[in-house]
Amino acid sequence: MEETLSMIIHGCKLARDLESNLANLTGQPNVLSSSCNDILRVFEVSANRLNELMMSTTMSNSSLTSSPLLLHSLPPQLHHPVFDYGELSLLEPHAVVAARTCSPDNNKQEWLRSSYSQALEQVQGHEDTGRHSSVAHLLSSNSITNIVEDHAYYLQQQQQYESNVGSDPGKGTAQRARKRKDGADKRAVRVAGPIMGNLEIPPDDGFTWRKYGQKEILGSSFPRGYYRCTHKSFYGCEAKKQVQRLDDDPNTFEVTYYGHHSCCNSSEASNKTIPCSSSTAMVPPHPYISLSTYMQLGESSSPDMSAGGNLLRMMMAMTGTSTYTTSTTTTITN
DNA sequence: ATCATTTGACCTGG
DNA sequence: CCAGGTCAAATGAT
Repeated sequence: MEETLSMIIHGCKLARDLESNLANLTGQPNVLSSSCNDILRVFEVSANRLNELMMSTTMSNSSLTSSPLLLHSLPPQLHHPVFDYGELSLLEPHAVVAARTCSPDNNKQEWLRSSYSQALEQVQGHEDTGRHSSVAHLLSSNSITNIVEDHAYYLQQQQQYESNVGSDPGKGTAQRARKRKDGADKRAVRVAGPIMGNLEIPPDDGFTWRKYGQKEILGSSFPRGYYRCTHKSFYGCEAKKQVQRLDDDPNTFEVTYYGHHSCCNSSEASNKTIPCSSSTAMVPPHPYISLSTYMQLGESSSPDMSAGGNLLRMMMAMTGTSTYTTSTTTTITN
């Protein structure tokens, strides 16, 4: 196990090295391709070892197998909006602007067709940054289609939610221990936990959170974690979330979000240098996780092995080597 | 030194 | 009064 963990850490390091050299590797697809393959190989070997380990561990069978079964039984429109579509941020601004201005009445397929071609054009045409050109080599047209399609669905859901709830996040939050009287401005999401690594850590959702409390909850065998946005002090962002493992399925987390992230869309935020979900200024602030965010998870929000797990999933999703893109689910339960 | 997490105490709505 | 939400000092990690 130790050796496998070292291997994953090594993979993360390779990925970070690649990211830091992306600007220098613009126009060298062969080098980029080779680097990506190296990284993939490291994670593939790690994944194989972990799979063997899981096979030989009887006690972990139930929790580890429940996730894929659960996920494959769900319709595609319930897939998680964050894990799988983060690379859309790399298609900014074209695809996202198109998605944001997409009227709910528009024909979805028609929109997808135009967004897809626009996205492809953008990815292939942007050779001015290493980031875009590397993505062009990594992403297949199918994965772009999935990204755009599911992201559009998620945006529609969000739009619907915001029109139902109104746009006054964080209003009326009192000073201390003031419980919310109703379910306003509250979204509950069920998310499958990591399939490897530290299973107790909920999947990263693209934002950076700071844990400020944990509480044993009556009738639940798992404690509830309380998180607020890391940028609360910097941007005054009032977004919070509570994370609760389910009793009947410990591999699934119920994440309840309160408030909205002002750190990502406020004019104040845009004038500062630290974007919410991306640690570089190359990608516009965007609430969906970016390649660089994944690359840097190991040294920021997830100091444990979940960083390697997330990176592995992204790599596999991007290269079509896994069906994990369908294995994280969302249920919007307003 | 700085920042994140842990955890017991404190506070409040029901 | 109690369960749940938050605070803040202590502790740990980098």
